[in-house]
Amino acid sequence: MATIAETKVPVNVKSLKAIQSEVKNINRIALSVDCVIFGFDENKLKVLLIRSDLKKFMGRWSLLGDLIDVAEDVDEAAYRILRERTGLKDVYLEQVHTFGKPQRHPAGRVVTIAYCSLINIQHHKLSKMENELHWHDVNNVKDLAFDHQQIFDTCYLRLQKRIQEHPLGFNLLPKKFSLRELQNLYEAILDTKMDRRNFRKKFFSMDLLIDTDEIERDVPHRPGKLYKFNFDKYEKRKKKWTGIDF
Amino acid sequence: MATIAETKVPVNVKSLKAIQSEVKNINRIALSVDCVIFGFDENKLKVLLIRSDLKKFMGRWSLLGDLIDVAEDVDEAAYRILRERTGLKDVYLEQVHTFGKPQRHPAGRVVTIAYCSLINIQHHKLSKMENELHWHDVNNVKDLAFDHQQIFDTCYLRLQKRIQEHPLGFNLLPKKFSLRELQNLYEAILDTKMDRRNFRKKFFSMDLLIDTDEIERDVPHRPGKLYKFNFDKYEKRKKKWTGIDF
DNA sequence: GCAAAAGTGTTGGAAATACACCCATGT
DNA sequence: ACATGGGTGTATTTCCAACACTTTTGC
Repeated sequence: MATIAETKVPVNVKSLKAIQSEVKNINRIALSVDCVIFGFDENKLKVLLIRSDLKKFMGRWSLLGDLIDVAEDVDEAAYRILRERTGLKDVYLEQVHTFGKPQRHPAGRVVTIAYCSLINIQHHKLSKMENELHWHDVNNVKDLAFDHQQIFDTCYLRLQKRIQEHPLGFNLLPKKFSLRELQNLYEAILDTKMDRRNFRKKFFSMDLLIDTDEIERDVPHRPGKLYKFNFDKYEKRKKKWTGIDF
Repeated sequence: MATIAETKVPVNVKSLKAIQSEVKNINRIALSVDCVIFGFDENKLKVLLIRSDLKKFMGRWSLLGDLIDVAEDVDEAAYRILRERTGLKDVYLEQVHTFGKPQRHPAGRVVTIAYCSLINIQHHKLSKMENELHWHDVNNVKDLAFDHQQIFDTCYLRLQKRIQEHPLGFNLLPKKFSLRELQNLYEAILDTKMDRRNFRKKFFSMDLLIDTDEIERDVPHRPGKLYKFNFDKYEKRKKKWTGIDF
């Protein structure tokens, strides 16, 4: 697989002063954060997009992002964007990937760090003023501005994988939810259908759902029980995973 | 989980000119790449480290890294470092995570993008001149310079996870290997013991190993058969994964 | 009473685990 | 001949997938 390169470039050791000089003056690049914010509404997985304000991308949608301040922690910058754009804090936020092609941004060299966020869409009722913001059905996201299509695709794939290994999905639901809602969520994210009985069996056997002794209201059929997810119990379990599966 | 922030900061739309100005003049940050380079030798998982040249970290070990040039693609910068430091090209390289705490580097604000690389250690015989470089046993890596301990830990955990889901391990072995070597590799990376018969059964049932009709040489016992991994066949399989497991 | 979804068990097959003996080679 | 690891098969268990009927509620 690996081959030996023709030339072995000699390594020159740099002094702190030289590095400081480079850090201060030479190799400085604009850094941004872009957030892929997922929500769940009407049994559809949604993503929050904003109309690009650049002429070049007129009318096209883009992710929510901003430049990182020189003194700002990278994770904190992502939280800031979420606060500014959605008014929410304490949300699920995970760094996914850094995109650094030289020509990816028309304003010059900008390297961007992509984050994936999951929010309860009920907590974010868009005001009518914010008509530049819109929740898009994920199956209908295409032709985004910049390289945001690639960023979105990467984050969506990551979400599909992570949700099968970790209990992230509850961040998209109300605190109390029915098993039907939970299954609808999984089916929407994974774009698949699951057997209802096996799905229930699976979750009950994990023993991580707390029965709230409440039931759904205002449904035109037999109401389902409402559950909470037992985050504490989950946190205390450390699973050592040693299968081989590819 | 999510709570509504007290203030909803209004969003000001920026013109391209304003963004260009910021990109050119204001929010520019030094960016670096750090590589966690794994090798496998004498049945131990190893990582390539270099003695830090900064007085502040005198005597401590650090990862191999360098600043990214203003016009340089980020992935390309990581490949460059590998070429410069190991003389190898066409190696396995995967971006893992970006670390961006404001005070992580003593020379000023430097955000670093961590990569994980797997190389065949046989292809990288260290010359005696390079006494600042050393292959460390992964179980013996501690007290690294900068925040490199955290970066190393993150990459090692990622490797442990990825190797169970994808056939990465072969990058650490010679093209032709015995099943014993393969099992030793998995046991070293996952820090576990496996049943030899079940391990073989597992790999044979995947039907991704090619019998080379060669056997080990110069071993003081019955020689084992040598196999190659069938990368082409693996690539053609797309596995849709829809379990729930946490 | 009817429509619509909630709730519930069993069975068969596949995969993972545990486990013990003979074989080929070098010394 | 013996020491060392290579090579193999079977029984058990666990997990997953498939599948149908009764119950509760709103209308």
